[in-house]
Amino acid sequence: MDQAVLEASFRAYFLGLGHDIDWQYLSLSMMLHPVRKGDYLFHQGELANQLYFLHSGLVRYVGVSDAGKEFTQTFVKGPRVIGSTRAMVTGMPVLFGIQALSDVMVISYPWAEFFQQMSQDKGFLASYMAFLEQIFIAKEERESAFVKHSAERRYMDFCADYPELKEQVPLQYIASYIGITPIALSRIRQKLKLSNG
Amino acid sequence: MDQAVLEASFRAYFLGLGHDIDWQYLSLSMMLHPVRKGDYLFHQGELANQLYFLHSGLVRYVGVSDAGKEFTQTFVKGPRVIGSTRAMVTGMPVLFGIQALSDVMVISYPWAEFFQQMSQDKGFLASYMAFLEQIFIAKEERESAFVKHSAERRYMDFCADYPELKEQVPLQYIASYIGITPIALSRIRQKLKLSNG
DNA sequence: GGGATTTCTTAACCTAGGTTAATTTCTTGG
DNA sequence: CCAAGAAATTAACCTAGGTTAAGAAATCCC
Repeated sequence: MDQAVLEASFRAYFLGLGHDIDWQYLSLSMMLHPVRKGDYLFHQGELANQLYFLHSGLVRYVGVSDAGKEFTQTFVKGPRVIGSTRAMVTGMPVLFGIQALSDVMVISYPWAEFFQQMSQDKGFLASYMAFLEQIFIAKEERESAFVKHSAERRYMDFCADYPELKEQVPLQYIASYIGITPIALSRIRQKLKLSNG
Repeated sequence: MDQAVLEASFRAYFLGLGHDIDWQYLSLSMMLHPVRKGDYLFHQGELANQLYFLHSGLVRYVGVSDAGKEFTQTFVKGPRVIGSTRAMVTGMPVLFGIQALSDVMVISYPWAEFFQQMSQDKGFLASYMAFLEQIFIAKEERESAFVKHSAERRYMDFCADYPELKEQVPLQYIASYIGITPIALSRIRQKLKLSNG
């Protein structure tokens, strides 16, 4: 994939956040990271203080519990900025790894320098703010769903909200996203099948 | 409480987010909301597209499940901006209400106008961004804890992380914060008491 | 200070979802 | 196109935590 295409996609994504951005401040060159289906961009516990951009394709954020069980925090489709805000901002190791669910190409900038340069621009600040608002709101909604709804309801909501993912993504990942085991999801699906004739 | 004191506290809080702010753009006057211990600033499902500022005292964010069960999303001590980012930004009804755990005084500005005026200022944008980063990171850490640790471990972490709250806050709210019933929390406390002699 | 209310604990029982394990179906690389 | 691995289902059993209920302890307020 052509670097220029990725760069254009990156800029278009930021533009889509709603504010004009002046890229003249940016003097860094991007890094390219091809990631094969199933492989990880980085794992839980590693440092990842980069700004990553997923041009296209699908990834999931994965955490591993004390008991060694995998948990899918979220699915993300490109184009979007991915990575750990917490790790970028604090320099701490990431709480969740990122696994590619299709072959993808990711680009990165070192966050500290990137932000340092781009923070000259008000449009960039406003765009990054809009991004933070988006991801925060998504988390708030997810927390609310977890606390207020049963596993069965969360599965039905997932199917309604992400009909494409329902087809593309292995059931075990969907189960780990709604917070249950694949076995429990099978039981729920069986029950729903029966009650819908 | 004196309005001027609240206003000064509000500005000092923003300053604490790390950037100089020029308040000349702000022409709105604030509203005062006294809230008595136990009362709500607003309830789940209401509109709350205001920027609220808690000068001092303690509040909790409360959600109610489908089954009518209360759930504490977070505890917040003043001075801090409180309210729902989601409701401010989207104008949608809030997913969580805010209940005062002590008598408190809250001030507010209508978010849309406030933001419109203040977004002239780069220091304000950077400060608000820092705030969004903070609350997002807190959510990411909480999500990680929920998924990775047992209820017992979450209770021990709560005690270690918030020793003051442990004394001030009724156990039932702590239970609902770590995601279990007060009965289950009693069992855990009993077990810990025994195993520590 | 004392009755009323709320909070906390304990006990007995129940259930959603976890665990293990065996079977079937689907993918995929050669 | 087939063998081998991965994914999904089903069954039998188990357990953390929920539920109901009833006392004990703390708090509130008149």
